[in-house]
Amino acid sequence: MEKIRTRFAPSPTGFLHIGGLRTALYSYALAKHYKGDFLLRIEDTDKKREVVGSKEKIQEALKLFNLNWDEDLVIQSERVKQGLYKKAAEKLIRDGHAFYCQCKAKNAKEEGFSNQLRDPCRDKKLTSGAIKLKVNDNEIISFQDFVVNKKISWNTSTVSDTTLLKSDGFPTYHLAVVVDDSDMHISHVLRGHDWMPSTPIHLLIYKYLNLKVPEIGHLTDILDPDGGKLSKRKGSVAVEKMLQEGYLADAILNFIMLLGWAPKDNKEIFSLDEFVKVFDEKGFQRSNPVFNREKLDWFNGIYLRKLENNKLSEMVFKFLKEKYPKELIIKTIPLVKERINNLSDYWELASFFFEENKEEKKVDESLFGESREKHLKVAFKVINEIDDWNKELLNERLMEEITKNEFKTGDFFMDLRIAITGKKFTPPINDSIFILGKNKSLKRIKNYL
RNA sequence: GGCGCUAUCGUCUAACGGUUAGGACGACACCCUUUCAAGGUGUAAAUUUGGGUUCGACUCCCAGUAGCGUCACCA
Repeated sequence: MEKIRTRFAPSPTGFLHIGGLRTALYSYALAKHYKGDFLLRIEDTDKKREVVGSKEKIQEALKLFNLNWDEDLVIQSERVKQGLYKKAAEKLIRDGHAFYCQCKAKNAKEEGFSNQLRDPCRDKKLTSGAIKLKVNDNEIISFQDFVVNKKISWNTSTVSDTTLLKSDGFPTYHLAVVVDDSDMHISHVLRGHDWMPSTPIHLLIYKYLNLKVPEIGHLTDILDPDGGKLSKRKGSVAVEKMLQEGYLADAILNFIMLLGWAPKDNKEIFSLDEFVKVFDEKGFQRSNPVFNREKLDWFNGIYLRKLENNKLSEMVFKFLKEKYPKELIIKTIPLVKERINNLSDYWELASFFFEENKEEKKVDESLFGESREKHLKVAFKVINEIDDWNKELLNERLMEEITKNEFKTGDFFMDLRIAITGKKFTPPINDSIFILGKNKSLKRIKNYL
């Protein structure tokens, strides 16, 4: 079998989108599963839309997810300089499959051309201008989509004379994608579903340029929970932003693996390597999946808990902009690890360890129970009497007093919890007191006596 | 509107034409438990509608309906 070669071909118009990451992942997995090559190409033929720096951002993101590409990055604008696209377009003209057009792009709509499939310039025999594809009527053109797993056909009478080379000399996507995929020996083209309607144009170009048509597959679109294509407006779809929100790269990757592809055995947890191993083109889903944040959160919790404490501490430290003592983060991580689904959850749960003036500040007193006076007095006394500061002794002494005074265990600890942390939902309170230290703990309790 | 694609629990999905239609997230309940989690057990929850084909249809065919995409000298 011929070597599998896939590519990811983003436009540098901004951050890497979650859908783009998924396309890259599947392209990577398809190539690597069959020991093939995964390439990266930047499609920067529209200078107006290009965002400075996004080329680099996209590469950084890909590397972060370990989707490393083979060979050198291909940049279309550099290939423009070599005249590759112009040459192809001129060949099409020579062979009678394309024509020059001088309609003003801006005026096309006003002049009523825009809804016409056949361009008025096609028979004018112009010798300069933009170059458009000359599409014949009533031919059937088709291909086998390897994602949808179905033969898809069009009658060329529904395909319009499409611009291939703009008057500025740059190719449109349609020409560039065919020329480049052919030059790069791409065997499998995996792209978004939105490209389906322009596939007949590409097929025609392949045919007229006498090039081998690669396998083509169109991925589903990821939908927003409200319906419609996932967009920036509705929730975060920028990979970079999700990372900033505290999602782990491994979790994001695992989540999108299963958004449009599934193994027969329903296994859900995959590392990238494991995924590459089991991935195949048979498992593609045909209908559009909805982006489900709850499931992402679940994955994130799973991966967070898999992390070693040191590693997780380091991540939390960085996530909190290195503003808080790392030592304390390392100590408290074991207490909160199984209570967080996101790096951002850490602060919510553990901030009471770091607050400097908490000993003076009072919380909402209604949080306390009726016996708070008695509870806190006993707690203060016990903690105060412990000279050899250790966790086991602390717990032992507290329990002794609870039994002796016939307190309700839960109520006692709840009052203590609120005095120490100011919150009802916290990490285990004895461990917290132990980490906080005798002095601070006593001060916080005293504050409510 | 034209063209194209799609349709299984709320969501992600599994099911050689023969299963009590399975799993996961979420929800709920119970267990564990000094709170909240984590973990464990369990419950509710689906084949878009109508026609065919077949002994038998989630699965194949046709139509309706719905959703999505696309109709640029943007990708």
